[in-house]
Parts: sequence; structure tokens; C-alpha cells
Amino acid sequence: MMSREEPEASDSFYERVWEVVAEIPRGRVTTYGDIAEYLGRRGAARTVGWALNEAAGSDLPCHRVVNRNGMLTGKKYFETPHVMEERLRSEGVAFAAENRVDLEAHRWVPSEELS
DNA sequence: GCAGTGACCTCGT
DNA sequence: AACGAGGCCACTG
Repeated sequence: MMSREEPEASDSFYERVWEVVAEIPRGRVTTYGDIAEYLGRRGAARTVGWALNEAAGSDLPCHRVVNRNGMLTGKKYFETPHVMEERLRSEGVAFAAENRVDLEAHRWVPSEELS
């Protein structure tokens, strides 16, 4: 059989999530729901969070993924709760409130940015 | 194959 | 406005 190795191709839903997260530009943020909807699983926002949990500690910019309100719900899964906010601030992401980014100003929707 | 898990989302009180 | 409960979906044991 032909060994067709495609780095872009992903078998599991998790790996697809990681592919999308890896494409999030610096200084931008997206939501769990947007990623799930882009992958064709509109109700799988929780599963997206699962995928990021598996990716914790990897090179993926999982700090750029927030919930519908722009809150950093996953910050406690980082090395320290401050890492997520520090990284976002260092990238130029503005905060609308404590644990809440300015989603309107930095929102990045994969279905609109990716083909 | 069933039951449990969870970094979400929405509705009802 | 704050709190609780249910629904949704992918993965593991």
C-alpha cells in the first residue's frame, strides 16, 4: 500500500483542533465554539477544551483560545495561572476586564480566515 | 458497548 | 444578576 504521509492531515478530532490552534496569529484570540463549528462539530466546544488539555505543555498557543465571553477559563491548566494572561498581554491583546480579553478587538474566526 | 469525564453553551429559577 | 441543571460531543477505561 502507498504510504501517504500528510503532515496536514489528521485522523482524530483532537489533532484537527491542534492544527487550527497552531494557525492562530500572534495577538489574536478565538473561541472554543468557533473552532468546533469550523470543524463541523458545532456542539463539540467541550471536546475542543479536552483537546487543549491534552496539548497543555506543548508548543501550541492554547492561551489564544478563550470561551464565548472572552474569559480565560483554562488559565489554571497552565504552569501558573498568570502565564496565560502574561502571554496574551505580551502579544498585544487588550483585556476588557479581569480574566477577560477584548474579544471584539482581537477575535479570530477560523472559518473566515482559513479556507 | 456502557459509563465517566470535561479549558463549553444555554436556559430556567 | 447569580446559581444550578441539562445537553451536546469526542476520547478513555
